[in-house]
Amino acid sequence: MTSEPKRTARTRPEPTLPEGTNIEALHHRINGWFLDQARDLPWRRDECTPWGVMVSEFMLQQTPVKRVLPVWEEWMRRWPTPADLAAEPTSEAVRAWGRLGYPRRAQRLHGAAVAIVEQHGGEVPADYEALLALPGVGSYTAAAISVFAFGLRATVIDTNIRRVHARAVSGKALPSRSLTAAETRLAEALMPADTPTSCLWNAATMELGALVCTAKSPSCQLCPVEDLCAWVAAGKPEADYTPKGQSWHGTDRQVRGAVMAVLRAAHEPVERDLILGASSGADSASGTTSPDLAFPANAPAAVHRPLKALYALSPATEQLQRCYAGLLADSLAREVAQGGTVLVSL
DNA sequence: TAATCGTGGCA
DNA sequence: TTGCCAAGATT
Repeated sequence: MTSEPKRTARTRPEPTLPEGTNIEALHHRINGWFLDQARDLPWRRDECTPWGVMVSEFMLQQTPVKRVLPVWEEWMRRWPTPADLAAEPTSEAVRAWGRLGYPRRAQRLHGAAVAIVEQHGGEVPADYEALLALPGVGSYTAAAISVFAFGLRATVIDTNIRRVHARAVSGKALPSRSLTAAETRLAEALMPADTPTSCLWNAATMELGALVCTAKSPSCQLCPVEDLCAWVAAGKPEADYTPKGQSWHGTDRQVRGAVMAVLRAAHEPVERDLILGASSGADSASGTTSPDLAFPANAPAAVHRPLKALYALSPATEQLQRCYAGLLADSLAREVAQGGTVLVSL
């Protein structure tokens, strides 16, 4: 089939690499810096399995390395293979996720383990498309696993890499709000042709963004490519937008987090009314009064503290109802009817 | 495309 | 102390 290339002067794509980009020097300097300065992380060691890499990638989605380390170690000890995790109920994955945040990642990682057992003989696939088909695996994670676990040549694009490219090559303070086609083309154009070198480049660029070319106050004096950086050369212009923060206080998310803490801590189903706070009265423990919620004196010790925190929130009732519905929709909780009482558990 | 989804370290 | 924001995915 033939289609007219409707290319006008207005839509003609700009050159992928800005003129003057010294790609060879970028490769050599950033890769050299990485070999010398990279952190010794357990999922980077030779003895780490593809499954270990995969677990780390899930945990590292929007969560700092420092908080991931202890949880990753525990997961590897408890579930050294996908089959080990797949044999457990999803609720155990959510509990073991602890306070890493975004608990749906635990749910999806468990689902991915099940899919690996059922469709890939229990072995993490190396192929990008096969990885992409797994729950919780998007373009970044699929590329990261195929590169970091299997040494394949794929273009990894995460927030760190985007920022390094934006500054060093494009001369901007920050990458665009969301990943653009132009950014993807640029990242692909910057990839070394040689496969081992390309793997190093992916890891090195990410590490540079994480340790030196940071979002808030980059340490340009420590950067191996400061003299090549387009952003530095341009006088470090300000970003053309201000990223909007993530709301938390007084939002559904805050209440939902408290509900999750209750469910994680409880090793038996919790009464629904306990979570919803449907009863009314005073908080006998603190003496403070909530108009819609009461702190139940008979709450199990395991849920006492998080519930108290939950009840301290205001306004509460409508939010709790909404958040609880969200929990169920996410299948992070299930309801159990027992003796006429509706219980909730992971 | 843009909104939404948790949590806590750190400046 | 308050606000930023961190190896994204999904809808």
